[in-house]
Amino acid sequence: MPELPEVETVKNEIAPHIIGRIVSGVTLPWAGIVRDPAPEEFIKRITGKKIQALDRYGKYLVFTLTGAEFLVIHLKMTGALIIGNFELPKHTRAVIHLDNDQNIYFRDPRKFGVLKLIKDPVEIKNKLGPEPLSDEFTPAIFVSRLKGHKAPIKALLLDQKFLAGVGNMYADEALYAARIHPEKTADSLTKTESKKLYDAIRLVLQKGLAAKGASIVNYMRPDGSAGTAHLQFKVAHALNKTCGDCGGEVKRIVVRGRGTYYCPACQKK
DNA sequence: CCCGGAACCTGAAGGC
DNA sequence: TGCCTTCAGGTTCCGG
Repeated sequence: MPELPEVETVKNEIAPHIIGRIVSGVTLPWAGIVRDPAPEEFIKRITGKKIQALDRYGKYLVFTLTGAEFLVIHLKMTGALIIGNFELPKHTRAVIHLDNDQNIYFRDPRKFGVLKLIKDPVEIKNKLGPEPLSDEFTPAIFVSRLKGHKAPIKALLLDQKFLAGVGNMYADEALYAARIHPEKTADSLTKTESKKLYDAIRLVLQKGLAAKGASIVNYMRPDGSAGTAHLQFKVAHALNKTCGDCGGEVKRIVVRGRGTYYCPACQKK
């Protein structure tokens, strides 16, 4: 599932192919992927526009187009962007054609993904907490933001308003690396635990990024290749595997409706 | 405000 | 082998 490292990889790897290009047209094999405005207007408003910049906010990609149009893409769970020129990949929901004979194919088997136009990136930024890899996100800020939250720490890590870009896989990995039980309430963490978690979050995201993302379900890089981050995962999706540190069994529980993998021996309540 | 649950989807996996 | 059911999960929305 695309989370910060996956979306950042997509951004980095499609940017060289698309920055400065002009959108020559749009094909919508499944128009439902366009949420706003209506598909015909969507196509009209981006065709002929130049792509000036590509940014990532949390798990959102935002394309800055001429004419003060901003194209937003969210891959949700099974979305992938492929760059190239070939027959429609299976489950292609949208194709953005460029003036250099390259196309951006938006594949998304489960149709959860989103394409939309907005007038100001603030609409996205306002929905999100700090970027975990930014300089502004300091240990002190993290510690202070944890205060007063009675929710399980796992749930808080998934809250995009609390922290942008962390999803189910990296939340489990960070909690394991910090040796914190996912059901501990956020405000019960000691300062030492909070600091450990802060370091763990940044570390697992950086490792994920270095490995070009985790290809567990449908994620792939824009050239169609797989990321390798999942090969380093210790607990995420590792049901019935053993913990590399204690040899115990990795367990799956449900925390606030989300499947959660952890090592009961290493992550005590 | 906080929380739980449903909805959106379909491929994969499990049960019988 | 194959049909049927269940599940996964990011985000939004609705209700308590």
